[in-house]
Amino acid sequence: MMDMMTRIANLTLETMTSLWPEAEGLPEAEELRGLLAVPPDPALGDYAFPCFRLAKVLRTAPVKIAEQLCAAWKHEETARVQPVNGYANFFLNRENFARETMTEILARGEAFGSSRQGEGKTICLDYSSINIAKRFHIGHLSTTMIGHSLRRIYDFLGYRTVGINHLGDWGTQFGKMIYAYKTWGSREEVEKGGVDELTRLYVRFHEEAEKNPALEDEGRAWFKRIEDGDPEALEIFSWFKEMTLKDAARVYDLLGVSFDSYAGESFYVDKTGAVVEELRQKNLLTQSEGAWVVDLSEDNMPPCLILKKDGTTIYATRDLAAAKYRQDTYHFDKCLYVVAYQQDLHFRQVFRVLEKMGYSWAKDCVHVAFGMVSFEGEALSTRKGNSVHLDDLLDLARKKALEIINEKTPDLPDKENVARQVGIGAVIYTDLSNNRIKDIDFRWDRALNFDGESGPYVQYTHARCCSVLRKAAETDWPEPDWSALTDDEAQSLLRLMSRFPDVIREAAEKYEPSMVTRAVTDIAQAFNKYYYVHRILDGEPAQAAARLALTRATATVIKTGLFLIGIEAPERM
RNA sequence: GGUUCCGUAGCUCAGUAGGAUAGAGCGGUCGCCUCCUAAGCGACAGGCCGUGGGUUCGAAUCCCGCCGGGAUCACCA
Repeated sequence: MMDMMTRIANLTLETMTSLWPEAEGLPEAEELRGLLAVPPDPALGDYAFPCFRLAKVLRTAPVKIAEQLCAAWKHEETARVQPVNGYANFFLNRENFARETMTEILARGEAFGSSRQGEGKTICLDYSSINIAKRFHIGHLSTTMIGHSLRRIYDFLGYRTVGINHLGDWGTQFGKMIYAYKTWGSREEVEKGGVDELTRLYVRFHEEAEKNPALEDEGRAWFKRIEDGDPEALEIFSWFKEMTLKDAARVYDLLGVSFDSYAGESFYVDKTGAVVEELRQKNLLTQSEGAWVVDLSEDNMPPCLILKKDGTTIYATRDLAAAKYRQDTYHFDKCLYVVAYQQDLHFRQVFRVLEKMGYSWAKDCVHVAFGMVSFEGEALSTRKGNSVHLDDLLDLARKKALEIINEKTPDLPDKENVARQVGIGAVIYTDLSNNRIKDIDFRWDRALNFDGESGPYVQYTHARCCSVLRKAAETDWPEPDWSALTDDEAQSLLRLMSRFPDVIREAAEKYEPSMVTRAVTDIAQAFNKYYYVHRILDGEPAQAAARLALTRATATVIKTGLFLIGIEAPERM
């Protein structure tokens, strides 16, 4: 189905060329499409063409041009056209529009909005990327959910996606952790306390190290033992790692998130040597203050550190190795790094170094940056304990949802499960409702908001649709009479749904799941207005069948939209 | 200081490949369930779109300056 904008643009072009065959410098079809606008008030029309642009070319006042254009307009596509203040306003044939949109949505069902644009292309997504020995907290939610949602969006558009959890499982901090464990911890306590106990030990280390700086060396020594493959060090380290992943798995399960690869930093340790050698051979390495760096002064950036002065690698080195590995292994068309904006410079440096190494795919590496999370107005700090564990948050959200269910729909079957869907939906929705670059100040009252623009609101609308559909299932319905969908409320709902595929495309292009969140909210809002004004199942059966079809289409689109942002859509709540 | 991102209603934000009277939600006040789910719908109140210039028939949107805020600037990741 050619979209309406393009169709109107083509018709406008036809009318223009027949009106002014001699004129030069008229806009071409594509430019014309860009000029088309949507009037601020639907009463003015469905689409509008501003004629100001033509004034110079035609040496005529815009108001006159609009009048002539409308007078010459004779296409069935639109019900009528009307010149207003230099705009040519088009009114669609509402019944046609309803029929076409509905036919399309119902025919494609849950595939409505999907496409094959990504066929044969691969996208790597680096997201979540948790650190070993740390609890999963609200600071990890954005990277996890943005990455997860983008993945679903790209899958929906036909791409092959590779989800990578680039674990933070390498570095001196693990030496410190082992030292702390050996000194103040015990196996029993760690078994019992889990990752929280590890965090406690880590905090203890830093407190003690402030009094006694020699501990830093002890930490480094233990890390050296990990690097050298010392059995005891490795055993403890992999135990910590296993424990962390088990802890995280609970949260991932609740969120419905999964990965294709857990290749983290440690995975690339033995692959950095080749990168360093390559940089040396390509004459990109220079020595500076005892360390080896790639100079980026001509790019107006600080140098990219490759080897520290003690000769060991650093995260940039490992990221270079990882990028190369991903290209060699997956042959990605794009590699997305869903990482907080604090690391913007780091990624700009790494991508630039890849470019200097001669890799044309460097331009396909994208840092999908997102804003910082604070907690009730204060910076997050694991050490100070100023944060919220994600499983605590999800638990609370679930409980609150259950309370509301017990109060409003006590007879609901499968309450626990619905409470889980709704509670977690609320948390995810909050995370994906704003542009990703915005900072988020986590507040309990907002995260657990179930009214207004919220996950539960959208889910509720879906459940409401399903409720009507259930009731309607008792009856046999005739062919829909689409003339029943020509009212304002139905039309604005249809308009929103007809744009849904474009929204998904644009969300993918801009790496912006919030666009889907917003679209699905707008659709829910439009449906609720419709629902309030119109009785769906009453009246003439063919007309009721049309309203019912609209309800079905709404449920389908909302379900798809919620799925794309990682939220489930219960049929009752 | 360099780089970079951001300033729109009391709060959280949409709207930015220029278009007509700048939109939601939360919070506030007031309405709407003998009827398909009131986790809903509606009404009212609330704005020199940070600021000053420029480009344009037209600027929240594009360009420049300034003010305010965040992030970042090598041996952590």
